[in-house]
Amino acid sequence: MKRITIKEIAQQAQVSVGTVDRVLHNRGEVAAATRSKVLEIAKEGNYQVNVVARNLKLNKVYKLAIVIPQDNEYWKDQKKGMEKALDEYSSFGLKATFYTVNRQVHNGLSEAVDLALKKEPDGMVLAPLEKDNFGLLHALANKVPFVLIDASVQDVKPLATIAQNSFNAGVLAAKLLHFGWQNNRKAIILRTMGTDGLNKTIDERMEGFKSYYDNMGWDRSLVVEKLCAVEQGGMVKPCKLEANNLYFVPNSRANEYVSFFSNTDTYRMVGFDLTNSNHFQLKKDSIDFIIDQAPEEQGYLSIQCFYKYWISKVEIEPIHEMPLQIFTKENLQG
Amino acid sequence: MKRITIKEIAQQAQVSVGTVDRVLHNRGEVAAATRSKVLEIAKEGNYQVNVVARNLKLNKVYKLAIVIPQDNEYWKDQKKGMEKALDEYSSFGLKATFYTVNRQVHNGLSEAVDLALKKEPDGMVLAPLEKDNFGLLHALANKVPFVLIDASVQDVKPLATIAQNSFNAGVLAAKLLHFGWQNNRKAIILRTMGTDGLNKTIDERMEGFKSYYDNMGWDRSLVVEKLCAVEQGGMVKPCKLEANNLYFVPNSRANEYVSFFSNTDTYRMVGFDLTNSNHFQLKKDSIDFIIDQAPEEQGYLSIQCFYKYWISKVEIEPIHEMPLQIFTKENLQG
DNA sequence: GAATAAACCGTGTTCGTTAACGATAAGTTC
DNA sequence: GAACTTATCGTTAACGAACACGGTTTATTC
Repeated sequence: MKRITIKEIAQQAQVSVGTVDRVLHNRGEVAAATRSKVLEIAKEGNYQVNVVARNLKLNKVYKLAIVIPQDNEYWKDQKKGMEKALDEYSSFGLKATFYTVNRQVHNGLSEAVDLALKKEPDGMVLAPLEKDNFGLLHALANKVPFVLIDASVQDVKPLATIAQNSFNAGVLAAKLLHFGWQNNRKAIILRTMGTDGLNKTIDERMEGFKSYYDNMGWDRSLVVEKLCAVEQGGMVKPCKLEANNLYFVPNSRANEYVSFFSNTDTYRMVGFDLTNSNHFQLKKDSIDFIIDQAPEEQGYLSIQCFYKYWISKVEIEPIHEMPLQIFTKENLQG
Repeated sequence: MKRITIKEIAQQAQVSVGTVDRVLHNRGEVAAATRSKVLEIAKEGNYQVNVVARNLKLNKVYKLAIVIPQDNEYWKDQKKGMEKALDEYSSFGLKATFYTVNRQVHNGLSEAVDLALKKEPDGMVLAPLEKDNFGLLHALANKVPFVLIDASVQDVKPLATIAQNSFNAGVLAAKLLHFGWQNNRKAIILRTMGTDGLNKTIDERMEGFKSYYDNMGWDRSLVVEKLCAVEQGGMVKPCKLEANNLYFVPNSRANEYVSFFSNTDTYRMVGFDLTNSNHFQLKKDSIDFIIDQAPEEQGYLSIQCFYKYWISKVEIEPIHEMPLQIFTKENLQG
């Protein structure tokens, strides 16, 4: 359908574009009769703002602050998606600055946010990885519009939340781990010492995992948690893993545990995040399933939110639940 | 990084914007010295065209012809994604007309394409569902840029192809069907009489499925094809299905077969496309896995291709292989 | 040396929208 | 009736890029 312009509206209504603009933007100072006449013609002619013209005129620069952890592979992919979007939208004046969160300290996120706020950004993208971020985010809400990625926070109203449902992810992991096998098999959750403890996503996945047993009427004592140490190099310290069992790795390190088995061992393992290492082990069939969070897409979407909010002024889905993407040897790409 | 404008380039180079424009667009008529000076400053200042300004000036209308089958659920979702994109890009002058392919006749696609071409579109999106479309598409290539969705065609160079690898999808189906069970179980491919025969995607899925047996060193005779009739209403005609077997439904009708089992039967079933009916049966655990093609996203991406091609003039990935998305009871949304 | 061609470059307009700035007329106050 | 206020509306200059058009040099030809 053809779209009318304000110039055409002005002609038809016998007024100037200035008046049409005042009507369309409720800037007041317009006689009721004129107003309704303009609105009538606008509706008749299917008027929609020309996003291109508006943004050329406004020619604004929107400063975005992006607050994410230091680069592991997952966050590199997130960043990659963001940069792709930023590049695509660069003509619209979207500019971003990245701020790094130190995950080793308790208030790492808070510190990074404070630093970012000093530059007075127009918007913020951040990942609420730690627990108890309600206060921080509640305070933030009055200062700047923000988008949450990777995890959600209760009772906070961001522009949008882009994340997976970690609880459901845990449930899914349990299903995949047990699928087709007898039910009374022992399942072992492999946790990693250190940052895992601060990360609520891991907790939620484990809760979901265990809830599967409740729903199936199985005994929760079938599930055992094993906490593994980390060596100097950052890799998991070798330990003994029993064959014929089910292994659930609620973080992205499934690939590190694979080498602790001998070649003849049979086991089943489900992990998270399609990192290169996990990809490699999946391809070798050493990991059975990986549940991926599509980090690159998350990153892209987070920036797109602000494009929609500032530029195209389209409605934003407040909660974008990322699908629980299942990968196995046969549906890897590349 | 800040971006310089042609006006600023003109100032710095002591020439007019007209000259700068001639240099940047290789429109000739510029002295070599001036030319290199302008290019120097442009590079220095990180010049990139302002997409917004360019398209406002050009103010073109791009006519897109979209040629897809009549609305079943899968194509409705494709269309939904397209319309979302068309809406988003409407300010940039993207307009589309939909043309319906009659799948009942052999040259349905060709007829629809001819009809579409009469309106002299600037681009085309089409789904090469039938076999042997090489001639049609080869001829089309000289007339108008086009994007293929849902399936690919060998030796044809579209702007982009957006589709799943159906062969791999079949392989994945076989894996999921056998996962965790003993290997010597009989597998039954449930085919539907009628349109399936014309659809190459179905064939490719079946080939992939069978190739899994070869790769595993299993006997192909474990796989049996069963061709099922369709009733007046369009639903599959009830037939007897054996319990304790594996069922592969290479089209989207898995849900229709479910009712042919009794409540006490155990079986495993893998099908395609997360339609409402399949969603329902997955939720009831009557289907084990559905491999989805993300039709809405495919539709969205097909339109986005032309936005990239005409408007933002960004490079286009010539082959966009849609991920093989696995759905099971536990990762359904909504 | 005058005419003509060729090479080179600036000007002006356009796209649709925004919003500051005036302009006008009618009404109000002393 | 002079001085203001208020309500209402028009005018205009951007924003950055594209390109037609015309203008000004320089080179070439007879």
